[in-house]
Amino acid sequence: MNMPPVTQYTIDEVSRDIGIGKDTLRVWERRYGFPVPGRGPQGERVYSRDQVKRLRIISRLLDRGYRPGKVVSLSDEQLQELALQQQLGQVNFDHPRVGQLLLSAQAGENAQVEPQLRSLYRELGPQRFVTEVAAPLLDMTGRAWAAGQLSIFVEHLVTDHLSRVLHDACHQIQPPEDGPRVLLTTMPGERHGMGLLMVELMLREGGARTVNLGVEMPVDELILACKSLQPEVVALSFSALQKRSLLMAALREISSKLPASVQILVGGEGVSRLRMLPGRVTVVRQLDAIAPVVAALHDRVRH
Amino acid sequence: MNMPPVTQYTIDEVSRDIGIGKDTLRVWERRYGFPVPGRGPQGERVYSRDQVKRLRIISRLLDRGYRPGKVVSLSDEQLQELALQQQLGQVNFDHPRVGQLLLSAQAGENAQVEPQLRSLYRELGPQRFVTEVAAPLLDMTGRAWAAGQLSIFVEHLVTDHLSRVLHDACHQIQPPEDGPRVLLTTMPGERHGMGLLMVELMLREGGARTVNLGVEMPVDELILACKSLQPEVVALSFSALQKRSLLMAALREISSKLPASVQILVGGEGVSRLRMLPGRVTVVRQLDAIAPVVAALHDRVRH
DNA sequence: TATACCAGTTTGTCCTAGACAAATGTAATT
DNA sequence: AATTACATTTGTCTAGGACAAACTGGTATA
Repeated sequence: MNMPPVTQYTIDEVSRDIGIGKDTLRVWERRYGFPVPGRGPQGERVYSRDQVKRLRIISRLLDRGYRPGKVVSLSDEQLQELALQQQLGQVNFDHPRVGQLLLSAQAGENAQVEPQLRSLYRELGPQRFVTEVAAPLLDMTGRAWAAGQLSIFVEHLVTDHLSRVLHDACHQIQPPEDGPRVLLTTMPGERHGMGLLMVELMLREGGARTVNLGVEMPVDELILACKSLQPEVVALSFSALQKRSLLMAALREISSKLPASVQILVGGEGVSRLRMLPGRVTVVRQLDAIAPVVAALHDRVRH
Repeated sequence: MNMPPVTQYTIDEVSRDIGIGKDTLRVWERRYGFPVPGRGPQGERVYSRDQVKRLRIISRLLDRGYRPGKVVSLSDEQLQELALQQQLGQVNFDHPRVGQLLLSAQAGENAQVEPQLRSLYRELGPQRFVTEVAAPLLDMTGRAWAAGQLSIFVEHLVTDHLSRVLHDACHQIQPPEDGPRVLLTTMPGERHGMGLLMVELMLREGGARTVNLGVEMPVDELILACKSLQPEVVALSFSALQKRSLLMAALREISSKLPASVQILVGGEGVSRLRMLPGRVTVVRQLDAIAPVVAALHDRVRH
């Protein structure tokens, strides 16, 4: 018979891979009739490869603003069509060479990617590199992956190359002794650190002395870090999938525990619709909106 | 009364912060009588700051090999005593300058760390840098953190600096055209990528053409990556806390799906006690055991 | 001395089905 | 066009039971 090993997934694996809670998977099954997994010998859910694929598509559609009730119970054809629609809106090559880059990464020409990125950086400088190359590249990578056009490993590779180039670029800029000190990090649960790197680069170029603490810093530890490093600003990045209430709670907690002199900067896709924030929280909705903020900081420190 | 804001935590926050599953927290409460949280208006568990602190201590002790039944229900005093014991055994500075490094990171002299690392690298070369600086530094950082002597943010910073230095070092080595191709990655759930970097550096020095896919690569994607990049070797890293059964299952699956010509290399603390592996899986228990493996590879490719 | 095997215990994760608040959508009103 | 009020959707929590995998410790074998 030579059965191909029908690879199967436990609820835990699916939940981690797709980024949807176990409870949510179970309640979708109850409510929308998908995904209904097979069962193992002790009654545990056993998901098929196809179900996982479908879940991945759904997850991306949710990121795009669709609601579970509308998409989870769709037929395969309807879902495909939706996914295709998303694909179409995506052939938007802000910078022609960014598209090229992605294509060559996809073709397995891995060694080409990083040199190309570096040459783009030299050509455009920090500001334009971030807004015209790094951000669109990330965006395109995400979309292409969601549409199933890109394998995960290519996404990993591209992300990795990009983060390395950004890292290096940051380090080549020597901020002035009197620049404002900025701490960068994300809250627990937010594992995307690329936004931080892009922001860090722009801040450095603006003369800030940045310290990137990496992702998922517990609030208490952030407070400790502030005590130790005495920054003028703390910058936080939130991606789209953060819950607003948790976000607000975290911001309030931080705000209440940080010395009053420390300003808080929040950015990322997750903050686009925030209102009613504590006074010293500044929201940065667009990457290029950082420049004026940095300038203001600089002034404030000088005087 | 000027109440200090009695910060309280939901089960979700606690679970993420400490890294213990929600189900586990609930079952500990049932079995060991700790942590018994307060309840919110709808009966949800509400954990106090002290409980979270205690959980953090417990979590460290578990990492050290203690079992929940022994430590979760201890009295505060007994727990403190245990924690103290752990602290004492740990002042073990393998390389004098490594200890120095950690101390200066702790003192907030963040800017010093990376230059020092780079100078150590220049002095020692790849092999010795990895075994005498990188590995001990990581180990010490982990221990110091477990003992509560090091804030998380310092650990993040040190890790970040180290990974950057390793990254750069890798990239400065140009492997020969005929070197064996090696793919490096970890399985889903394994988020520690530092081991990969150390291995990558040593492999590069040994003349291998490495491609680091980063962490948490689903098995299917690894197969795809192999089809696309055609490596002679796939190297996987496992840290201590991986479940053995999952590990074996993953290895078997990979082994069954990869072309027979591809060799599999596994390493990391998680593999120390493995036996009964598929034939082409080679276990590397020590970092310095890689060199001979690389040499063998090289020969194999040449002939 | 080391290793293999066996029974007993510990431990993490999964199960079901119900509940409810926060988020979102829709309609009516200013 | 912006508020307000009401209805629906949606994620996460709860309870206690169940069970396999992992570990412990003892015994027998190479």
